[in-house]
Amino acid sequence: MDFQQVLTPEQYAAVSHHQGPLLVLAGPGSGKTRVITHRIASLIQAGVPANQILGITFTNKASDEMGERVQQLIPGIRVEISTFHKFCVRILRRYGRAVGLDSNFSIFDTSDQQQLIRYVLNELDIDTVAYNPSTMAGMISRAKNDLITAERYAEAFQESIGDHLQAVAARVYPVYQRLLLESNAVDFDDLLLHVASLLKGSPELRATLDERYQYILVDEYQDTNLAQYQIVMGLSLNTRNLCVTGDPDQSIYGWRGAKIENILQFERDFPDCQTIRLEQNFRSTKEILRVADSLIVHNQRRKVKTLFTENPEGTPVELLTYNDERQEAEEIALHIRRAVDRGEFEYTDFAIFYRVNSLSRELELALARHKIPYQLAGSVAFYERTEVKDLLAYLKLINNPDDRVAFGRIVNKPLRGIGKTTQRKLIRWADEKGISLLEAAHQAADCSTLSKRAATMVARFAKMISGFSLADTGSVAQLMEVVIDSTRMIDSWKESPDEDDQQRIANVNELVSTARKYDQIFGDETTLEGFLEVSTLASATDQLDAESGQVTLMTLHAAKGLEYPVVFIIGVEQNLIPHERVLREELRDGLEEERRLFFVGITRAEQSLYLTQTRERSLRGRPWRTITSDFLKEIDVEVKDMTDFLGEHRSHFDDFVESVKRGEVDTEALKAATPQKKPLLMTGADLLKQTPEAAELPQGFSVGMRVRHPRYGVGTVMGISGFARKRMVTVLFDEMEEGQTFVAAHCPLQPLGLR
DNA sequence: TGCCCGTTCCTTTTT
DNA sequence: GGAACGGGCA
Repeated sequence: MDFQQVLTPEQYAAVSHHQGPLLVLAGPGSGKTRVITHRIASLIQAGVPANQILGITFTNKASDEMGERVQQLIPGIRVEISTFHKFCVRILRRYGRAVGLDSNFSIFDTSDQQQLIRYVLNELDIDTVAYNPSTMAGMISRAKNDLITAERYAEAFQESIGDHLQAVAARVYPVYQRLLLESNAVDFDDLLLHVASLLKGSPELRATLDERYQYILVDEYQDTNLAQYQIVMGLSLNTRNLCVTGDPDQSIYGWRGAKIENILQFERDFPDCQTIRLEQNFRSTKEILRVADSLIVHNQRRKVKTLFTENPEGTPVELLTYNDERQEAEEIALHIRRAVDRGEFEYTDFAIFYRVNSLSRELELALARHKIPYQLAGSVAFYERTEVKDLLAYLKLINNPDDRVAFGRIVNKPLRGIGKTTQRKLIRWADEKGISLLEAAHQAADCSTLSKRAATMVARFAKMISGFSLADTGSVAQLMEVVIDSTRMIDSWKESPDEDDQQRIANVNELVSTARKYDQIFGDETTLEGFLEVSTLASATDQLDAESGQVTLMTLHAAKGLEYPVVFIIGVEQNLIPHERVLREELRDGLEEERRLFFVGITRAEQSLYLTQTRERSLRGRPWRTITSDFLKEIDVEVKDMTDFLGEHRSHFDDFVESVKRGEVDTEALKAATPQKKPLLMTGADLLKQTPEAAELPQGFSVGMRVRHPRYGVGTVMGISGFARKRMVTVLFDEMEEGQTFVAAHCPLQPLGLR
C-alpha cells in the first residue's frame, strides 16, 4: 500500500514514524483516526508482528471503529485494540492475585459503588444526608485517579480540620476499599489503580509487558489521568515506541481526574520525541471552523494551533432563541422534518447535543410527536433499570459469591421475608466469622441471633443461588432463563395491565437476547464474567449506529470523536454552557474546560450548525429565567429571534401577558427588543429605565425565582402584586425570618436565573 | 416485615 | 423531577 498517495504530508510523516516516541497534535476533523489506523498498517507492512502492537482508546466505540478500520486496511490480521479499562481488566484477570483479586472479580458500576459507600457510611454512623454517598464516591474516585491509596489518604487527611468532607472521606475510603476486596470486586477507578500498582510493585511483570507491547498507540491522550499516565509510562520504559495522539483543546474530562498536562508535557517526558501537528480540517465548513476558532482562542492554557480547511465557506452558524424548551424542541423537530421532506437530508444526518442529560426529555417528546426516529446515546440507562440490574445481580452473585452488593440487592427480591433486620444480623455474623455473605447464608441455621423462620428463608436463598451454574446450562442466556424461572421475577408483571410492567418484561427479554448474542460470539468459550464485564463497561455511545436512519441525541461529552452533517447544540445559556458549577469556582480551569466542551460540540458539525437558547427553561421541575451564555459573546453568529410572546405562548409568566393586554407595558419597546448577545441578566432598577434591554426582561420576577439583593443576600420570591411600575415583589431572604417587599422597578434585586 | 406516603434533599459531564 | 429516609399502619 502506498501511504504517501492517500495521506497529506503531515499525516504521512506520522504514519511513517515507527521508532521512538511520537506526539501527534491533531485538531478536530484532521484525520486522526486515519493516521492511527494507517500507522498500524504501516508497522505491520514493515514486518512488526501484530501481537506486539497495542492500541488504547477511551471508549468501546472508538476501539471497535479502529479495529474495523485496521481490518479493512490489512485483512486477516488481528491487532489488540482496547479501551484503557478493558485492557486493565485483562491484566487483572491474569495477574490480579498480587493485589488480592481472584480472576472472577466483579466490577462495580457507579451505583454499586454508591450502594457500598452508603453501607459504609451507615456502619460508621455518618449521616448520609450531610455526607452523601455520591460526593464521597467522587472524592474517593479523585483520590484513586491520583494514585492515592486508602492508607495514604487516611494518613494525610484523617485530621483534616479545614475540610471536614475530606476528614470523613479519610474514614470512609479505607473501609470501602476493604469491603471491595472482601467482595472480590473493583470499581472503575480500581481497574486503573490496581494495574498501575501492579506495574510499580512488580518490576518483572512490568518488564514482561513492556517487552510484549513494543508499539503502543494511545488515542485521546489529553484525557488521560495520572493512573493511566503511569500505566502508559510503565509499558514504555524499555521500548519507547510510544505514539500518543490528542488535542489539548478537546480535553473535557478534567473533572474525572484527566490531566491536560500529560499531553502538554509529553515533549518534556520524551525530549527526543517527534511532534507532528495536524491542522488541516477535512470535516467542517470554513464558517464553522471560524466560529470554533474564535471561541477557543479565549482559552489561556493551550498549545496554539492554526486550524484551516479547504472545504467550502458554508452557511452562517445560527443562534435561535425560543420561548422555552418546549418551543425549542418543537421547532427543531419541525426543522428536521421539513429538511427530510424536502429531500435535503436524511434523519441520520442530524445530531442534537446538550450539556445535561435531562435536556433530552423535551426533545424526545417532540421527535416522537412528529414521528421522527431517533437514537439516544445513553442506552447505558438500560443497564441502570431496576429489573436489569436485578437480573445482572443474580449473575454477579453466581459468578462471584463474595459480591456483597449483589447479595444485598437480590437477597429479598422478589420478596422472601428476609427483611432489613435479618440482613443486618446476617452481615454482622458473617463479618464475625470472616466468611462471605452467601457462605453465611448457607450456614444460617448456626446463627443464634436469627429466628428459625428467617434462617430457613436465608438458607433456602443460598441453596437456590448455589444451584445455578453456567456449567449446567452451557450458555449465559440459558442460565438467565433458569434464574428468571426459578425466581419468578417476572411472574407478577405478566398479568399486569400496567404499561411500565410490560416494559419491564421487555427489558428482561432484551437482556436475555443480549446474552444470547454474546453466547453466539464466544461459543463454548462463553463466560459469565465476560458477559458481565461487557454489561458493566458498556458506554453511552456504544449502541449508536450511524446507518440506522435516526436522528442522534447525546450530551456534549458523548459527542467527542463523532461527526454529523447538521448539528444542533441546545441550551446555550449561562449556567448550562458554561455549567453553573464552574461559575462558582475561583479558578478559571473549569471555565476553560467548559469552553473546550462547547468547542468539541461545534467542531462535530460538517455543514450546518445551529445553537439554541430559550428565554425560560424548566430544570429540576421548576421554571427559570435564563441568561445568555458568556460564550456567545465570543463568537459571531447569525441571531434569529423565534420567540412569540404575544402569541399563544403561555407560561407561568402569564400575568405579564395580561398586563400587556391592559396596555401597561410599552409593546413597541418589546418588539424592538431583540435578543442580541447582551446578557439577559437584569436588575429590577433596569426595568425603570425602559431600555430595550429592560423590555427583554418584561416578566421581571416570578414566584419561586431565586434573587440576590446587595444588602440582604440571596432569597426566594414569595409573592408578586401589581403591574408594570407598580409591581411589588415580596422576597424571603435565606438569612431572614420575615419577607421584604420591594417596588420591582426600583429595587436592586437581581434574578439569579438557573439556580 | 412490608408498604405507602409525605418530607427533604440534591441535582454535570462518564469508563 | 427523583431518590432516600422516616413515620405510620396493615
